[in-house]
Amino acid sequence: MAPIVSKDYKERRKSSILSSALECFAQKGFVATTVDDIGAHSGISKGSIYNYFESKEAIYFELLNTATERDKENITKNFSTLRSSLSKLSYMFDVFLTLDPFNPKRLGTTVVFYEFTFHCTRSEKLLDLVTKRGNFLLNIIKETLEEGQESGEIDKNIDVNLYAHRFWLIIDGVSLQTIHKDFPYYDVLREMKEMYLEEIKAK
Amino acid sequence: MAPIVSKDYKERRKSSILSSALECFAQKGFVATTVDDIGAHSGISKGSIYNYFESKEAIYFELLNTATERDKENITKNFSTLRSSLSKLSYMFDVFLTLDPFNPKRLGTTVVFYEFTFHCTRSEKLLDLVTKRGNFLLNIIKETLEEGQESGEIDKNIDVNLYAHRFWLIIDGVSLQTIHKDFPYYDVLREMKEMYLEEIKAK
Amino acid sequence: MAPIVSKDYKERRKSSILSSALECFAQKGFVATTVDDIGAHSGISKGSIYNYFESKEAIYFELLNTATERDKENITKNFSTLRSSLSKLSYMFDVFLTLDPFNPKRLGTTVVFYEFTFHCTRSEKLLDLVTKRGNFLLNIIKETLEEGQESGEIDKNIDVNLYAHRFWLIIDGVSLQTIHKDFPYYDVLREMKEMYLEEIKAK
Amino acid sequence: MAPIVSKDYKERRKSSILSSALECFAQKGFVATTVDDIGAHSGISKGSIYNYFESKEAIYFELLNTATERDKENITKNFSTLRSSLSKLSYMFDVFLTLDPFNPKRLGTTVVFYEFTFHCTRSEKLLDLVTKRGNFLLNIIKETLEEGQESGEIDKNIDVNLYAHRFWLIIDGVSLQTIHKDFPYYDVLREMKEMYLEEIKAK
DNA sequence: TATGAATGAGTATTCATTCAT
DNA sequence: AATGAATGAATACTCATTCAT
Repeated sequence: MAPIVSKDYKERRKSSILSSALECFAQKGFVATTVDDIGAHSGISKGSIYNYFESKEAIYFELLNTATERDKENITKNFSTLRSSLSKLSYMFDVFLTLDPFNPKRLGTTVVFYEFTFHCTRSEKLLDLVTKRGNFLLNIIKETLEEGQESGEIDKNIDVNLYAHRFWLIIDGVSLQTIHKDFPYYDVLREMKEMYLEEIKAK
Repeated sequence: MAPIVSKDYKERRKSSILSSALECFAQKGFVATTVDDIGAHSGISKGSIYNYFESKEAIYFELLNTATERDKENITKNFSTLRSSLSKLSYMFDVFLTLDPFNPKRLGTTVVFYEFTFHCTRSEKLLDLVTKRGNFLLNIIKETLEEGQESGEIDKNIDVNLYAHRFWLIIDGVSLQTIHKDFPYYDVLREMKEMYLEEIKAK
Repeated sequence: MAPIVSKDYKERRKSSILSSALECFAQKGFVATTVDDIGAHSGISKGSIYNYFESKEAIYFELLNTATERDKENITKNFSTLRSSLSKLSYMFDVFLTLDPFNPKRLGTTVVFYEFTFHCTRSEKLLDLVTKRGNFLLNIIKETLEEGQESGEIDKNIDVNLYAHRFWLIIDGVSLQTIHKDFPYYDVLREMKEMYLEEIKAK
Repeated sequence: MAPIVSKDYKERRKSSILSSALECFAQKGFVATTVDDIGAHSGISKGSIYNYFESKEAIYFELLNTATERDKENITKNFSTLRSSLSKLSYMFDVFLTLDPFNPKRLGTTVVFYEFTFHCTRSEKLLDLVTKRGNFLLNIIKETLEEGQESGEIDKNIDVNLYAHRFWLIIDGVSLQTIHKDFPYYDVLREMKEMYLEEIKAK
């Protein structure tokens, strides 16, 4: 039978729930957020929310998944316009240099994201999700570094794996510090970027 | 009325609750841990626990506070045996190079601490605790760097504040990555240490 | 406006809902069966079901009513081919001797019917339904016994009312026992039948 | 540690919950009864009820179990004072002849009992309970009949198993009929008793 | 002080029923 | 008439905290 509402309508409804949920989670945390909160925020009844998601956790799950997908697309799209490996890596730093990490909404999202990561740590099933995301992010850098080594842009002696990890360590490190009001985010990150790019450059 | 039980007895009881709580929190997370869990683990009755702590959150709170105090003491004690600024900073790195971050208990503790930090983010009162701890940790490095600059050990041109932040960024970064099973913790941290110390050294 | 679909179509649809409902109820019980279950089983949408029935309970209600009607018709039809009272009573026993009470579907149906009967016990309105059905069934036997007494087939001294009740007591009794896997249904019922018929026979 | 309340106190509390639950179940049925209902009826808070029982179903379960135990004890006690098999069987009938089956409370209990039996029909675990109870009741009659055959009181030709089933068939049959207001319970049961005892008597 | 029983507010989830398309 | 999305009342169960003993 033909669906009674358009696929588009359902998509919009679902993403409305997702964005409301994200905002609630960011404000109060996953546990403290009730399904009623999400309903009130999105103007969608509790019962309806359960038409779109199996459980509160499923919303959480999809939120992270969606974010991963979006990141993937964004990076792929932007990488395609960039030729050199160094410019790609530079772009990756810039992603984090061009957002406002102290904006309450952004900060909330960051916190939610880390909290969910920790939450996953305690569930076999969810751990997988986190691992996959982690590997995906790691590989982006790894592959870019390898490309650069092949093209001669990047020092052939560096340990690609180590440097990939180091990249995300920096990002996690600065992101985490944003919970402190007066953390000089941009200064620190900009310096770390320059140093990082300098080190890997072919001598 | 004279106290019926010795102060020492009470101290032991309290710290028994604390260590049990930490283990439970590490295993299941703060929210999922019930006061009964802590009771069962410590062998102390639920009612009794409330003689020592106002609330479950108070236990959490004291746990972080105690850890901060212990860190403070440890650092002070060890710093007193160290003369040069560089050796002090080296020691600070070594603190994290000599623990086993993948040990489940340790990993759990790490997660709990970050979780609590995030939790505090949402409460004016608790945020203060985190800020104080953050400042304390930051200042240790700052002061050491300043000492080094005065004594000529450390490059006078570096921005002390920036480098202090950078130190903790590194620590937070590597700690966070330990949730990934195959993160080359020691390799990465060792390299970061060498690089860090090299950079700040007076030229 | 002329009806868009034929009356026949609607009848078929309605009875499809009824038979699906019966099967669902038999399998999971009335409360545990959701309207969605009935929809899934019958291939008729939830919304449509409510075009045919006011409520889930109305389906239950009609199920019993329909069964009563069907029983009524069956008995009338079969009685019309039977001359003697004793053969009619014999036939009534045979109805229950020729079904397979341990067949899961049959057993489920039995349970559903008793459950609904009990359910009705608690509602003035529904109790009426049960009473009517009860009286109808009772009267069939009563009338047959009276006919037999008039015709001389059946002992004039027996209390017709008592023996009518006794008939249904036997049927309820053996039906109920079928929930026990190894109840010798046929043996017991056959013997009860013989004894019953022997007793009422005119001496 | 010594329990803080007496075992007796807890027993009384538990049985208070049980009897309240029975009354609520009898009045509204198992599903319609909320845990709050039981709480209100017993004056015990919902939370407390869960200190004594794992779930609403567990209360139901224990109710049936307790009834079985009580029956067992009663029968054993009374049988010990009776010498002949026939008097024992007579006593078994009298158990049901000396209660008031139309008393609302009693009727409610009967209905609850059958409802639960049906409910069990759909759960492997619970079916066991019902089977055990069924076998126990069956065996009482069987054993008594066998004793009687050995002592010469009871006809050696009767099929003990069949007659045991027939006993409970009668009891179930008359119990079920009590949902009809004008069922001549005593008359029917008394006659069935006499007939039953007459038939099995050694000729 | 220690205990653990009592409390009841708090919440995820289900599902009969309604209603817009 | 048919569909299935929307609704929200209803409810079992949990657990931090209190309190009588």
